[in-house]
Amino acid sequence: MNSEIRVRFAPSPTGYLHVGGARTALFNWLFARHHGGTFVLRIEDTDKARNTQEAVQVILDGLRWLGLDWDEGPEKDGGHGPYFQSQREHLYEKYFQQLLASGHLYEDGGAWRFRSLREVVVVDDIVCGRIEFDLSNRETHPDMTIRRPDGSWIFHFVNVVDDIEMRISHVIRGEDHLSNTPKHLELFKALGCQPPQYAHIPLILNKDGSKMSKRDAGASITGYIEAGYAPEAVRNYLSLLGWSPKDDRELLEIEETIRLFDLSKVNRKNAHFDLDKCLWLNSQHLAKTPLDRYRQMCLPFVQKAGISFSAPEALDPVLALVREKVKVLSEIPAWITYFYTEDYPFDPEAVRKAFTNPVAAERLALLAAAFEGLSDWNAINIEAVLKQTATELSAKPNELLLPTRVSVSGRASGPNLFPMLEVLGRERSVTRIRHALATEAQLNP
RNA sequence: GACCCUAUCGUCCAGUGGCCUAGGACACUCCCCUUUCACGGGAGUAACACGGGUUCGAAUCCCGUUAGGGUCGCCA
Repeated sequence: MNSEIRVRFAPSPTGYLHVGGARTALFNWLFARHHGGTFVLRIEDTDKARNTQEAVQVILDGLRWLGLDWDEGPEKDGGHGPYFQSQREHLYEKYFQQLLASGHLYEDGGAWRFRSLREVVVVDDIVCGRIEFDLSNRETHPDMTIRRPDGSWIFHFVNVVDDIEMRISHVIRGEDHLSNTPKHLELFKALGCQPPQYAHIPLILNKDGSKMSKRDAGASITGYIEAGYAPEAVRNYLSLLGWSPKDDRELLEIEETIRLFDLSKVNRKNAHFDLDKCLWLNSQHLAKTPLDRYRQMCLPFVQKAGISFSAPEALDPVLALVREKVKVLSEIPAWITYFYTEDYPFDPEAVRKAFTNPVAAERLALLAAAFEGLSDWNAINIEAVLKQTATELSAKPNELLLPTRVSVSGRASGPNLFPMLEVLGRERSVTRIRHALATEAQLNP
């Protein structure tokens, strides 16, 4: 479609991938995919002291998890590498010499400064429109430093050099860079290069409007991975912060978002982050996930909880039963543990509620006996037996349901009881009811 | 402090001069469905920051005020 469109995401490896950064990456990616362009990942690791291999890995992992694959970048050479600023020293030196030769630089205390052109610089931003910055006053706009006395480089300079060298056509970045843009434009001009088109997208703040920092809920992509969000849900939520398809649809598949995405539809207002809505989108996406993928996503959480199972596929009946309850996958172990151990915990409150009625235990014993005599153990028959037993005891089915549920699962809430008992099996169900009865006195003195 | 951006329900987004007694979604409340909890269905609470203009007519355009955010580093 348009091979000349090249965008980039240029994170600095700080040790975590911020949602704001992820959203910036997403918009770049969507723009590239929509236009058939190239999405470049560049690691801005000029601050050597702070950069570690792990810090880079967190970013790569986060982007991959979100499904934001890059066409060029670390581990994927595209002819414009290397993609780590720490390895591009020779390029910066070359451009530095060019600026030096053309008289744009001067030394100041060992550092090198760029002599501002002292002009009115116009930023024509795709999102923010035409903005004029008057740089003529050196008091308010001091000459920027581009190189430290130790020879290391400053962000503004290397950022511009890389965008030139990597043939970046559109710079899509957070609005926090809007006021830096005139400086970058000066550099492009001094270097005799055509600047890219800019699109500054609104920032993501906390729900109360404060700046999001690492520890805030939802700030780190790693947090979503660990909590068990579906990547498509997080991607969907992030895409809706500052952008919308302009109709009222919100639950979007990625193909649809790519098709609809357009920078001109990005608004200029900072978004306040709402984890509740992200959670809702997650349950919506999870509900649509085919069982085999659902199982794969659950597996890490099941394994981490130490639940033992024969084969992954063997989890399917239980997962199918329980998935309607699950909002984030990290909840999975709590919902399924009692299927995999006889040593499941009893919620004291649930026990108390279930056995408030003094005849509950007696009735439950009769129900266990009736279950034992049921040869064809399936949900429909189980329900029939329970209702028949209730009738014989002149009790309401409801009066048997909770004690049964609590006995076999230890909890007051869970999936539909009859399918749940079917999956559990007749022997285990009966045994558990009797076991609970035997210990009920201790459980509920 | 200077400069820049922004300003619609608590939150996210619609709305770009008349279709707006402002629409959708999350959250919240209530009702229905229901064996629990959810899901689902229905209903409800809730906003154009303020003040001036422009106009026959303004949430939409202009100015000011206020508020929030951002930048002004030898951080990125």
